[in-house]
Amino acid sequence: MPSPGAGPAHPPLSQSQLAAWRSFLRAHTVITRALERELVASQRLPLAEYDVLVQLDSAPGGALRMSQLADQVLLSRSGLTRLVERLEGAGMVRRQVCPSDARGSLAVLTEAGRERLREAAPSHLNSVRSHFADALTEDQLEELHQLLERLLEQLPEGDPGEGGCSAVEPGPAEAGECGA
Amino acid sequence: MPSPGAGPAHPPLSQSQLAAWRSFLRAHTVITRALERELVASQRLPLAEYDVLVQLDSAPGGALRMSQLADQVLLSRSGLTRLVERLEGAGMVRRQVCPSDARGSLAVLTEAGRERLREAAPSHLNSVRSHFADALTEDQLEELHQLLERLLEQLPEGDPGEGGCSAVEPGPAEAGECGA
DNA sequence: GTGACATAATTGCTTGCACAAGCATATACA
DNA sequence: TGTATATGCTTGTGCAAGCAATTATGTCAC
Repeated sequence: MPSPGAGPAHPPLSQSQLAAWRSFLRAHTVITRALERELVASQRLPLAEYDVLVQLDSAPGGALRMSQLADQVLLSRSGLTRLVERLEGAGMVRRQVCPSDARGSLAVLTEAGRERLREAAPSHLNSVRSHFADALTEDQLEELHQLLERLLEQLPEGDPGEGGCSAVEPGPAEAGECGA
Repeated sequence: MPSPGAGPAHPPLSQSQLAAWRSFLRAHTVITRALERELVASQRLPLAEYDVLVQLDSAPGGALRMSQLADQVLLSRSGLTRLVERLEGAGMVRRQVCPSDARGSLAVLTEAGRERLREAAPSHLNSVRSHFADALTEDQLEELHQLLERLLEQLPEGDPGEGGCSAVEPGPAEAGECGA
């Protein structure tokens, strides 16, 4: 793809484009902040950590390679290393050498980690509902989902190296009793 | 509102709710990263700084009170202080005491800042198009906008004190020649 | 088997943000 | 006028994240 900086054509964005873009940014920031604030306040658990627990919980055996986990939580590898260190220090995760490739590490959810997730999930899910899901009907959510998927599909390229923000997602619908 | 942590009802989120929520997070992260990467690569300008320039450019007189600016760019007050310091060091902004209230500061866009914005805007707008706007039709953008506005409307409360993420938005459609 | 290169994760360093405390000014009220 | 309180911004501090460099392991060619 040509350098995005130098494209010859740059008509201003249309009103719809601009408005949609702005509300997209604002909605994400506002909602995300609220969820973070509420989860930390009620559970002492940052969203990024919650997200890691969820991903591990929904992985087979509660274990995931570091790289794969980093991709799933949209964090850089180094960022994930530190995050998992914290979780390890708190007893929620342990690390073990990958049996099939000694270069790799497995992050494994401990029983304590699973328990922590179970405790925290209801709070977080309530937050997601109250700041996000409850504002829209099922049909509207479906519509939103499809629009967003369309955005994701057309991305010029899957990011290479480091992913990076952080996120937070409840488990895969029916995984542990707390994805629910 | 009752503590979100303790809500008595916590049915799991529905598939639609979950799917929409996940794609929302992922889309934001992926798109935002791409824009940041491209703007820094092509213009040496982080999105947060670009956003401040845009907000100032579209304000009357190119000036804004610090607090108001912080609210607009969704940054904490202290965060904005530091950001404006950086811009000031780079000559893109200057500060002056607010004439009507000596406690306040005005951040004022300099000619150099305006020029910098003019240079950077085409690149950024191209990025917004290629990673966001071009994926959807005008109708779809309109639809997306309305769904997101609905989310924003129903927020339990406008955040009090410190806002905080960062964002990036092109100017108000018809402001300077670079909002366009 | 040995050497060149790829890949996984970690470590050092830098940057940017938020929270809390502090300083200066403004406002209310006696 | 003088004192108490609120407001606007900045500074001190700590933390989390990314990039670049490093270490350890795996893979392939020969």
